[in-house]
Amino acid sequence: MNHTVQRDAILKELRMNHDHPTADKLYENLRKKLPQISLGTVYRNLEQMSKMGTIRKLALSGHQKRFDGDLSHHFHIRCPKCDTITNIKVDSLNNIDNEFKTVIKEIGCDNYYFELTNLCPVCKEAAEIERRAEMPKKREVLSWR
Amino acid sequence: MNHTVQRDAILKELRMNHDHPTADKLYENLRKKLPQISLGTVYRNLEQMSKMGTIRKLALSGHQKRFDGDLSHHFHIRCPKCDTITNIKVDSLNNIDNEFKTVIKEIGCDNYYFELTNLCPVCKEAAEIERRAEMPKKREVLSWR
DNA sequence: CAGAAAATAATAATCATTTCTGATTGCAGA
DNA sequence: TCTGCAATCAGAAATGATTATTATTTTCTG
Repeated sequence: MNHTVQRDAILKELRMNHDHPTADKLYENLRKKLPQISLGTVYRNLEQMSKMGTIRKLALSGHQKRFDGDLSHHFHIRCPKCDTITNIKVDSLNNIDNEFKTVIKEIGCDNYYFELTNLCPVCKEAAEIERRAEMPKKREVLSWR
Repeated sequence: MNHTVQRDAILKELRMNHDHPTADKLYENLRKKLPQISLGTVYRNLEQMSKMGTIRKLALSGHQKRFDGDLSHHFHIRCPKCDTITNIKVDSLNNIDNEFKTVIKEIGCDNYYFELTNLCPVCKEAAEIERRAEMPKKREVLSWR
């Protein structure tokens, strides 16, 4: 695996902030520094690095793959609406994680994977606003009757 | 939600066997009975029914979505190579499942999902054959020296 | 049975990702 | 430092899954 400017930039960008970007979000950001970088290069290197274990590929449910430069032990929570992924560290999840390790050893299974989902604050707020916006119609009908 | 021939057929097909088909696999099978059914109809109805809770949608990013007509309590094991999904019933997974329920209540989180992954017999066999096919080359070099 | 609403088939469009191609770059050895 | 070749690149095209559009047909309700 040769050393390249592009790969360095991708890894650096990924490690900079812990927002689990998609390939094209990463591409968008990288173009500010390397305007000629191509999306294919971003995809190829992300794939390569996750195969090497340099980064993590998160194949969570949702439409786009996401990548994580943080290899430390932590868990993820995903917003089912906008697919934003945030880190969480909860002790009880560690317990569950360990139980999974025991179970897969018991039943002779390669691996396991789990995810938590929860509306993120932004989507929760948006849902609330939409809910309120629907109220007047109903009131109108009621008062007219 | 009106009653239609197509939706009935999709649901029936989905409940017939527990192989968690993709939309296009389902489409392929359905065309034997309803040759004029369209793929869009299959997708639309699967989406609709999973929204209603009539069926379950199993989604991981980067893969094809899969659908499950069996709403009974069971867990899934996925082949990381071909994405085949099989049901499993293991007691220790029930424990883990219950712990998840406790945790999400504790941290005020909507939902969770987990699955195990393991090479299916077909892919395991294929990997074994490939491994063997690579052997002769090495042997040749060794015997020539 | 009529008229409105919902659903359909067929097709086009979109979105994420992969593949292809010819040019460029990184690196091991002279 | 130069040379050659494999690795990598940019840019574009291709692919595969899914969603949107549209004109037509079906289902439901009264």
